[in-house]
Amino acid sequence: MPRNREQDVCEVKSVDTAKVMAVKKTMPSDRDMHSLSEIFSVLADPARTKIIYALSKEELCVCDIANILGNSISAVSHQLRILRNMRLVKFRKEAKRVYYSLDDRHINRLFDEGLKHVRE
Amino acid sequence: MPRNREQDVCEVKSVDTAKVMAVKKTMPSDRDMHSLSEIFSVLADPARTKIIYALSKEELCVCDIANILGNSISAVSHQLRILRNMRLVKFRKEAKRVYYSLDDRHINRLFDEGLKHVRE
DNA sequence: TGATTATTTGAACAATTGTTCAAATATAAT
DNA sequence: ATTATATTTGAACAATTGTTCAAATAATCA
Repeated sequence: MPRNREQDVCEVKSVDTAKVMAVKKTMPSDRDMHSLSEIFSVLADPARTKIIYALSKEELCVCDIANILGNSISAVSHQLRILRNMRLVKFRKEAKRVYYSLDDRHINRLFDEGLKHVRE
Repeated sequence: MPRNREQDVCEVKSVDTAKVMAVKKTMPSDRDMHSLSEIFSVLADPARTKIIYALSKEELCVCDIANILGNSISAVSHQLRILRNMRLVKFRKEAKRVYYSLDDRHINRLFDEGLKHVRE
């Protein structure tokens, strides 16, 4: 016998169509949602949250960051590249060293808001 | 010839010991940092941010959520389990259906703060 | 120039994540 | 009891992620 295939995706039938449409209407765009979770992904790793925290206090060179985290230089450098690509940190070269600092005031607000959450 | 192994980890030498120690001193605990990135991990997936958003508007059953996201019931149920385990959503059974709602006012603040960030 | 130090990069690898599919519960209706 | 519907679960799998190691730049110094 024929099965009901009238629904949009995966044959999922909605129970309360009014609710579903209301929520769909105000749902932020896929593009925004993707950017949003991309930002959260950056903070979804302890090494990176520590880097963000450290740089919120001080401008630091790579080896000092590595020292603070207790991680290898290479690991830290890879993480810094991610933060650079997301424009969350900026850097300046001084002689052989590269000094990093926060390039985004928002990320700090997110970090603090998250920490508040965790601490209660 | 002997190499300098006096530093704590990975032979990383710190450049500015004062800075390093100052930052280390105020760095939140590993435990807090781990919890923090765990929370951000939850929001690091578009499917979950959409669920959080949807539930911030309405209490919804699983199939309505699936409908809103355009995902399969099973995929949504797996994601809901993650949110349940993190105590971010609660649910009640009504007949055959399971209705989910937000169980955490903080997560909404994080979501909004993130969206603000993304939108400028 | 060659040697040393600071950082970046690429490849390889293990670990984690998210989806799919099929099977298992759970509840209600016939 | 049998059937149908709603949801959960487990196993398998592909995709992504983070680390390590070694090699490549880049900048300074002898």
